[in-house]
Amino acid sequence: MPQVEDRISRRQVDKFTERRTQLATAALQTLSELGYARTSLREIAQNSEFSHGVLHYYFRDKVELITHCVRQYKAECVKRYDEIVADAQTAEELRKGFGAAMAGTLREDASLHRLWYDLRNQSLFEEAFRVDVLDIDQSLERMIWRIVSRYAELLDTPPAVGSGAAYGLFDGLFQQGLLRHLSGSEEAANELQASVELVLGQLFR
Amino acid sequence: MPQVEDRISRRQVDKFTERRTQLATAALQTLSELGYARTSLREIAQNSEFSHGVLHYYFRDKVELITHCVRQYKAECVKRYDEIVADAQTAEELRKGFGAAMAGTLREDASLHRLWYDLRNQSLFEEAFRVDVLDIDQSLERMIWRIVSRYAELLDTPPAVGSGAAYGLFDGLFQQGLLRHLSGSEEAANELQASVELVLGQLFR
DNA sequence: GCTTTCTTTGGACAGTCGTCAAGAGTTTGT
DNA sequence: ACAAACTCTTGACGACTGTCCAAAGAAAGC
Repeated sequence: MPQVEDRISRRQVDKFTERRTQLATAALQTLSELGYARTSLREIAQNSEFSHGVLHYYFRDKVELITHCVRQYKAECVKRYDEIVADAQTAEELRKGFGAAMAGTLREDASLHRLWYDLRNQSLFEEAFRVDVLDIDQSLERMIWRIVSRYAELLDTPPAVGSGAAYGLFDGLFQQGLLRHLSGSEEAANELQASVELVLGQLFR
Repeated sequence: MPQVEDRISRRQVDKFTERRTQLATAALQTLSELGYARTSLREIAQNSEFSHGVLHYYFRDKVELITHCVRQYKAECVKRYDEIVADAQTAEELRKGFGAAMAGTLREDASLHRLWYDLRNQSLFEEAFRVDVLDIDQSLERMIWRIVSRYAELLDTPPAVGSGAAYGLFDGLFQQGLLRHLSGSEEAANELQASVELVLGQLFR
């Protein structure tokens, strides 16, 4: 039996690669339902159409599987967010669009978002996830900064805060909204939308 | 052998209650080092001076132990923050004091803070923690709001955002600082201090 | 002193975990 | 068609988990 590394190093678009992403998708599904602490490889396999043994055929160990999941998650995530920005013509349009997008993804993808926060936190304890998590986090920060600086451009005013702080602010608002939303608050998404629009404006006064 | 409930219902300041907090302290120590997912009862007992069996003499099960930890953590946490506010005489003094306090606790209690975020996230997956976590979260929100409204008073200007949004904003800034700090950034605390002071001011323009 | 209660220990339990390997099943190359 | 390579299942392993319990030890009441 060849090593995992050999299998990976064949041409990229491959039956092997496809199955990896297929298993990673099942893993993401399970993780977002149960959270990192309660997700086992057997549980992941049960949510796929394969048996638990196959996971070690496609991934060296649990860490590699989860790391791969995180990377795959990133792709979906950034794509999701990036569709939001480009079409705004006026500052007001961008501001409303941003608020609506945050509220929308809060409503639709709450489970995925709580998984992201879970994994980001695991990286504070488990060194193995650190690099990938920081990579995603930075891509999110850049995404927020693209919005803020585009808004500044449309408004012809420089923003009051830098990239890191802006990301922290909106991420904080979102996380608080997520907590409320998952605790059953019906108004969480609407309140988030209002806060986001208000704060974005407030950064330019 | 009497039930745990009976033992609890004796007079509060007790050998029994003392030992509970003693064990809970050891648990907090272990949790903040390893995180929720990797902390076992045996590990907790090993970081105390007792054997693992004694944990079920003082706590019904793992959930009750951790819940008790969270509550105990809350007491320390709010007390820590509340000492900050009261002595500020001018708006400027309060603003600087707030920023310095955030930066200070980021440097000194980073492990405890990452544990808090870990547990808050667990509550999004495990119903059992939900109530206690929300309780702490609300007490933190009130604590932030005390600062903001005191600042508003000293400045004689109403704040631009409400209680929930204010908490989300500063919590987001702090969490981002924590991520950077634990990733080895030397400047994280200073940058947090600057952002906090800047944003607090920005809420009143 | 002795007896009764409270406290603590350490081992046993049933279950789950990640990992591995033998072999069956499938596809591919010739 | 046969052989080689790849894919997948199944069951096993040692380690670890939360929980429970019998018994040893300590403290308190008399």
